[in-house]
Amino acid sequence: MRIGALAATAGLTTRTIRFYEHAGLLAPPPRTGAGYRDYPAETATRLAFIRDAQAAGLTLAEIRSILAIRDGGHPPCRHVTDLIDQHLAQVDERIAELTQTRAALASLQRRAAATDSADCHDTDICTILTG
Amino acid sequence: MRIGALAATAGLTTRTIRFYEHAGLLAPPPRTGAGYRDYPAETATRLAFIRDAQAAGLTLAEIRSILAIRDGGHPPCRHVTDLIDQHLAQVDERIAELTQTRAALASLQRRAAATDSADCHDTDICTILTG
DNA sequence: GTAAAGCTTCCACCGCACTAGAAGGTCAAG
DNA sequence: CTTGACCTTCTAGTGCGGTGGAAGCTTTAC
Repeated sequence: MRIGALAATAGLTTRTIRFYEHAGLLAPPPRTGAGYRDYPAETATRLAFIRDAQAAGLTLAEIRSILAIRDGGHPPCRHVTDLIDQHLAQVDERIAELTQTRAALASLQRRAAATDSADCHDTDICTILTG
Repeated sequence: MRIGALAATAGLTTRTIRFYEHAGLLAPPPRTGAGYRDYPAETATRLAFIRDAQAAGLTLAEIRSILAIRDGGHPPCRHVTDLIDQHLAQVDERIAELTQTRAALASLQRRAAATDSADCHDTDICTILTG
């Protein structure tokens, strides 16, 4: 299976697949006589796994670490569980931050509604955002 | 006021202030005989405005656009209001995305708790994340 | 035989907000 | 007079997940 066919199967571009190889997510495959990459069918499974893991919010570096454990012949379940816990905590933190930003923006929105543009002087650039 | 004093006043590094100039947020100030940047006191206000606007989640490009309007002699209130509305919508969208990711991660966490590592075979790399 | 599609490599760039390093000029204090 | 803090410019790198172009092979279809 050449790179174009694999890309079509996985719903990726050939560029992305080469990038994954470069990033250490895919082992360099054997080559045809002409130097074309010649993938085994299992590579599609691997790409599907990468997609699923990305959908869960894992980074490529984390996915690479999971694949490395599996490639080393061990089940990566424990590591995956840790990563999930860790990401869940990060997502919660990020949501809390954004909720704060949201509140600040809503407050600015109210202030904007109450602002007369005649009160906006040069000195503070824009009274809505200042102070 | 030279760049070091301005940086100390604003709580920034000299590098960041030069970067702001390069990014079009600050006009190139006059220079001393030795070629040092020599800022008027109002620049501190401008930097404080940039800080406040950043705290509201605006990007430097957006802040630059606000400053450009003010520098053009107009009150930027209307533009600022639009940007706030726009960002509020973006933040809401982002929170919704993260809430979805959070739910997905929580679901994976439950699945992980129910997974026996003996069931994790090579073929699907990690059953927790697959499917 | 020829044209199009597909493959190869390499280097460079996207956004975002800085940060780091190199190599040098200037100024005040001791 | 020298040390050290402060200033200048320039280039380049950070993290993240790719995307883009150029220049040149190979394969496939007609």
